[in-house]
Amino acid sequence: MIDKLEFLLALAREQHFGRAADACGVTQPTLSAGVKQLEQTLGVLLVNRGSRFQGFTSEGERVLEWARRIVSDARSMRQEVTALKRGLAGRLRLAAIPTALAMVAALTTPYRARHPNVRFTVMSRNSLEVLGQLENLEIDAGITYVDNEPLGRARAIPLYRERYRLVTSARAPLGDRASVTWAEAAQVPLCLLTPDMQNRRIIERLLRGAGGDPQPTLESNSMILLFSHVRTGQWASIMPARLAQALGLAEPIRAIPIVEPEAVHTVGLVVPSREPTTPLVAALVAEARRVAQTLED
Amino acid sequence: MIDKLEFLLALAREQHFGRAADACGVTQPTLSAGVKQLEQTLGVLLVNRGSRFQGFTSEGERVLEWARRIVSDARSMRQEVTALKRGLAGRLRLAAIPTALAMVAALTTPYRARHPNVRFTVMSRNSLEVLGQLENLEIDAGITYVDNEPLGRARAIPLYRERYRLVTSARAPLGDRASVTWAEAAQVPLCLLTPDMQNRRIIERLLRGAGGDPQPTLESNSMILLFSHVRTGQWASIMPARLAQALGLAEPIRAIPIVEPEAVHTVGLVVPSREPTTPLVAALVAEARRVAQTLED
DNA sequence: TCGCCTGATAGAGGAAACCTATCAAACAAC
DNA sequence: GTTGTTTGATAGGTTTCCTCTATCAGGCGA
Repeated sequence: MIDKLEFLLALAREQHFGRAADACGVTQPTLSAGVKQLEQTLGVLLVNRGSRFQGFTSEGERVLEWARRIVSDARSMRQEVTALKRGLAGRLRLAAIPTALAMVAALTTPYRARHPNVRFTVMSRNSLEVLGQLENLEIDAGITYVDNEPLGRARAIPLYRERYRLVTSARAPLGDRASVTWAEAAQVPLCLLTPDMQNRRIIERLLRGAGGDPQPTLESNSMILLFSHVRTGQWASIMPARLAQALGLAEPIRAIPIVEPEAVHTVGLVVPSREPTTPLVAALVAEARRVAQTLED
Repeated sequence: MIDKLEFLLALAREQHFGRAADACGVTQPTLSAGVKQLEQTLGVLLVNRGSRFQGFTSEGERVLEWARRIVSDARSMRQEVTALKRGLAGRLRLAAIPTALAMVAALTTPYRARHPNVRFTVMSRNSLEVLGQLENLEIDAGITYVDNEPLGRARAIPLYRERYRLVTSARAPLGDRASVTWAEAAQVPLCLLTPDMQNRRIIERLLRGAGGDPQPTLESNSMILLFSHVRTGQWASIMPARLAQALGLAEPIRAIPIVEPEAVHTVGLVVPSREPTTPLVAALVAEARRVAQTLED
C-alpha cells in the first residue's frame, strides 16, 4: 500500500508515468498497475488519462495530500528506529537559495561535529523550489527567506539577518564611498541573480523603490559565476553582507553598505510543520537555534 | 506494510498473538510472521517474547506510536474518498460515559437527519476507557467529562453542563424539599455507579467535601439498572439533571437540586486531536457545536 | 508429571507483484 | 497524407511473498 502511495507521489513529481517509474526503480507497467490498483481499492479515478498524463482528478489531489503525509510518516518511523539503534545516521537532504549557500557551512559543520554519521546532500534551488521540494518530501529541510513570501505548510527557524552591500572595486565608480544609497546603486551596471530568485526580486524592489530601473548587465542563477565576475574588479554586484564576508573578498574589492533604506531580510531554516519530525530534522532544528544565537547581530 | 502495522496495533490492544490474529481476520502464524517481518525490515526487536507475549520493547513502543498515526491516516484517506464519492457514509463508532448515554441522542438525531447514510455504534464505557479507545483507534469519538481529568491527545468540544439532582420519591426522606445540601444527601442510602466511573468519583468527592462518607447501598455500571431501581420509589440516587430529564421521571419520583455547592461539570465530545480529521468526525464536531448552542443554559 | 496455553516453525498452495515485449492512440514533422 | 515518436495500456510468464494447515516446544498450573 505504502509503495503504491510512493508511486503516486513520484507521478505527481514527474508528471509522467515512465519517469515516475524510473524514479521509483520499477518499470512503467508496474507503476501503471500500482496506480490502477490504488484507484480500484479506493473506488475512484485518481488520474486523468488521455493519451498521456493529464494531471490528477480532484479526488486524486486529496489522496495525494494523504499520501504525502503517510509516506512521510512511514519514512520518519524508519528513521527514528535507526536513530534509536545506532544514533543519528543517514542522509539529510537540504536545499538552499544561492545567497545562503555559503552560510550552510555554519549549520552543517557543528551538526557534523555532533553527529558524525550523518551525510548531507545540499542542492541550490530558488525559494519557490525549496518550498515545493519540502512539500513533496524531496528534501528534509530548506534554507530560504522566512519573512517575505508565504511559507505554506512549513515551519521556520530564523538563522540570520541579511543586509545588502554593493560589491565593487575600489577603483570603480562609488568604490571609494563609506556607504551608498539604493538610488546611487541603481546607476551602476550590476551582475545579479536571475529573476526566479527571491534575492533578485528583493533587490529589484529596493532599487525601484529608490527610483531606479534595474537592467543588470549580467544575470545568472549561480552565485559562483557572479562572484568570479566581481573578483575581476570589472563588475559590480549587490549581495548580502554575510555572503560577501563568507566568500572572502580581497583588495581592491570592497563591500559597501547600501542605505536609505538599510534593508533587512531574515533567512532561516524551513522544515515540514508536521509533528513529530524525524530525529535528523529535529537535531537540525536544534542546531539552527544554536547557530542563530552565534549569528545574532 | 500498513496491514503489518495493523497487526501491531491489534497486538497492542489484545496483548495476545492469537486474539490479535483473530481480530485481524488472519491466523496466528500469519500475524506472527507479519510482526517478525516488521522487525526485520526495521532492524529492531519490537516485541519482548518469552513463552508468551511480554509487551513491547522501547523501540516497539515508538513504532506503535507511528503505527497508530499511519493506520489512522490511511483509514481517514479511505473514508474521505468514499465521502467524496457518495456523500457522508459509513459507520461512526462512539463511546460515552453512562451518565451521558441518554444525551447521545441529542447528537445522533440531528446528525442522522443531515447524513442519513451514516450508521452508528455506541458503546457504554467509563471515562478512562473512552480515552483509551480513542487513542487506539477503536472508536472515532467519545463523550465524557472534559473539564476534570486530563484528556491526553484528544480535542474536546463542550456539549453541556451537568448539575446534580437527588432523585427520590416524594414520600422518602428529603422527598418534599425544594433543594437539599450535599451534606443532607450524604445521609440517604444511595444507588450509584461503580467507582471506575468518573461520575461516581465526582459525586463521592462532593459528598465527602460536605462531611459525608458515601456507602452506596447499591452500585452498578449500568445507568438503566440504577434508574429502574429508583423508579420503584424505594431507592434514591444522585444523577445529572439532564439525565433525569431525558429519562422522564414520573410522579412520585422527584429530582431535587443539590446545593452547597451547586456543582457543575462539563460533558463534551472528544475526538482525536490529529489534523485533518475524517469527514465523518468533522461533521460530528460541527454537529456538536450546534447542539451545544441549543443546550446552553 | 500431565495437560494446557502460547507462540514459533515447516511446508504447500495460491495470489500478487513485477518484468519483458508489444500494442494503440495521439501528435508532430515532413 | 504519411511517417516517426512519444506515451501509457495490455498480455503472458516468472518469481516472490503471503497465508493457510499441521505440528512442535517451552512454560505454567494442577
